[in-house]
Amino acid sequence: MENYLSVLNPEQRQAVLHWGNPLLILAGAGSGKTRVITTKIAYLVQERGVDPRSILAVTFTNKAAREMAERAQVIDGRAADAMIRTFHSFGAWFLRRNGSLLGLDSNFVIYDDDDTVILLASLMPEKPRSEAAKAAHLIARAKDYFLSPEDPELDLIDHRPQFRKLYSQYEAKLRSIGNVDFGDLIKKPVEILRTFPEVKKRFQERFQVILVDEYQDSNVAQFELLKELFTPETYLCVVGDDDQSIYRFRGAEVRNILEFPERFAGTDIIRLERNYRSTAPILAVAGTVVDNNRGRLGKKLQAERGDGKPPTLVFLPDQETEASFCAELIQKSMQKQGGSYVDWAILYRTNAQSLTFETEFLRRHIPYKVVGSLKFYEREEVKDALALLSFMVNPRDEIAFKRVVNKPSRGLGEASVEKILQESARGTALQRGNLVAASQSVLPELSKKAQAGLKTFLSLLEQGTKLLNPEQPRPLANILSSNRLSAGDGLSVLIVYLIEASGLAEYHATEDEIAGTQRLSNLQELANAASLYPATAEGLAEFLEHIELDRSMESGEDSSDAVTLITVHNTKGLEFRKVIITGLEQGVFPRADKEDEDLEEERRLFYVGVTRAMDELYLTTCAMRRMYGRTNMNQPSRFLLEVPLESVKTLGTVPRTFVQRQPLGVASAARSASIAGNRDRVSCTSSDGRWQLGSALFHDDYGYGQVVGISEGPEGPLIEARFETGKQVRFLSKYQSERFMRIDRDGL
DNA sequence: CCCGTCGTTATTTTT
DNA sequence: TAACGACGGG
Repeated sequence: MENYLSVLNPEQRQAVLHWGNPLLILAGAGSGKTRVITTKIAYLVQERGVDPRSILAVTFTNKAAREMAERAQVIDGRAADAMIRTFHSFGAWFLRRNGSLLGLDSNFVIYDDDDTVILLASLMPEKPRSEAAKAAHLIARAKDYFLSPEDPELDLIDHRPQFRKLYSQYEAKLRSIGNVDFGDLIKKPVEILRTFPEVKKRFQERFQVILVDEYQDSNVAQFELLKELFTPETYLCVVGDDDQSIYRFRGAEVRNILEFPERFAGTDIIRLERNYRSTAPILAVAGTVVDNNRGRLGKKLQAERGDGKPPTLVFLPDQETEASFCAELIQKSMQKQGGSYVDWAILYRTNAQSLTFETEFLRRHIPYKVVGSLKFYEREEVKDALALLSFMVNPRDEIAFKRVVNKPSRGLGEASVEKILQESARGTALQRGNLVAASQSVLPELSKKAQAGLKTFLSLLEQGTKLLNPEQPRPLANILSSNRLSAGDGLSVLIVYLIEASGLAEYHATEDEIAGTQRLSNLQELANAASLYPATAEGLAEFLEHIELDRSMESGEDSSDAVTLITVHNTKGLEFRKVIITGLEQGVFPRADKEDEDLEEERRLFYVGVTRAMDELYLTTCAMRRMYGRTNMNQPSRFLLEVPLESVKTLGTVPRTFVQRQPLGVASAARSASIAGNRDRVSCTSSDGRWQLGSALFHDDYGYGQVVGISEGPEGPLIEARFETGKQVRFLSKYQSERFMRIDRDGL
């Protein structure tokens, strides 16, 4: 025991050893949070004699869940029996066992956001699809907030009565199909726990210990779930960082963590404030900026690594220059100091911003990888294959049926499909909703062409089902050995069979000469992923659930040396030696129209970005940016105004407005006051009032330039100026009128 | 049923 | 700007 506890610092150890009252661990970025939580699990099992089966640890990402399970098991193998899952995977597990109490079949398929939109679109056929997408978003939010169609508070999501009605219709439709959406995976378990006290008791007794990771990202429904599982005897421990709450737009409720102590009486709070990742000046930037948020529990990160290279603030004219600046910075740094491309990450607020960097990096042959834009499971061909599989699991799945029944074209028009749907709604109670049964009974009424097509489709499914039965010999070996795709073990046989026999392989291969290859390889990849599952009905259901709940698609840890291009959101939990946060402009980051709570969230996002950096941090801002085909002149991000200038270096042309606006914020006002009596430090205005950072000047030999640094020396203010020629000089302020002429020209 | 053209519309996205 | 969906002609 000593050995694994001895690697912890005092606060970490305190957090691990804590027992009894509810515990809130405020874990700052890079403070060893995962180590604490995994050690705690192992400690509970090993030292407190807690039965691992009575431990429930929930996370938000599968990656985090996997990591937690692995690391806890390394310390104590018995941790393997603890239930370590994502919130949603826990909900799915719960619903498969108890969903029947709400009339839910245990073979439900989980609809993703896309399916949800399609379903809603079918409920509002006269409205454009964008309307359905909006409604889907609102319904998802409603579920995040644990609101049902009849809840009065639903008005807070959308007050229009037609929304309430639509939500209600949507729920009815989902129920009749027998599937659930993501929100249901949390909301329905809560409903079951509330309605059935004996079930609640069972689960309360089972889970003596509940741990929650990234608690700042939890939503109201998840909080309700915790409340239902919690009893005064439960040991509840949540870990999170209120400053890193960045998913409000998805229903995450910061108040869950801010108000945790009030919600759970007697809560103890432990702060992990020692940061092992970043140097002091980087943390100074992060801390000073996030300090401008009002709603926070307060935390001060301590840099265990000590001092380091000051972060650099870079003012650039436009996004192309921004891209080439980044490229050059990386290339020069590697020439000078070595290192590799993987040390570098370029962060931006929106995915669209990656394009300029990609173009520039391609041109210069700088290897890069774009994180998060691929979306494997949203590809058309992948969704098609999954629809076939889903329909086999749940023949009531109307969305899946409509997607593939006539794809590729089998001569089944809209009218024929509509007939089948009508019939399924009518059918006998036993068969109601079953589209296979409805298809069979409607078959004689269809046109010759439609009949033939439908028969083909039905026999495809029938053959597929045979493949799931181990008793049956594997049919149609000829199709499996076709040359396009290759079947491996287990379930991949079924997938390859379905894709080939349905004609989808051919369809996607020939759809587009160039894209066809890619599409086929995506389908192959899907099949490969399935080879780990047995070719049985259970294996199929398991595979589908796994895919719905874990879309990360860890494609073999790209080991190639490349710069990472990534949105700030996607960097959470990651770290890089050198980070460039780009596009720091008003209207871009923070995005326009953000105020109050939304602005605070953008600031937290900035905080997350900054705290990813271990050694070097660069913040770039452009005076001009093309967006949506428009060229905009932007002001530097207000977050840059909040950056402590004394701990950063400045490059490029500082816009006058930037300097003038500097003292506006409360925090920065306090800062300049503290700087005033402090010699040898960079400040915004020289003590004689002659120069400001960004002031324009002219010199007979050097031409036009700008003040980039001001310091106070024994002979008065010392001014540092940079000229258009690239020349940088220092001079004493008292020489102003002689050779360095102050001129009235905008810094741009 | 396929293809071209026009008009619309743009965050962030663990599950 | 660019990408995608809707629509209409061949």
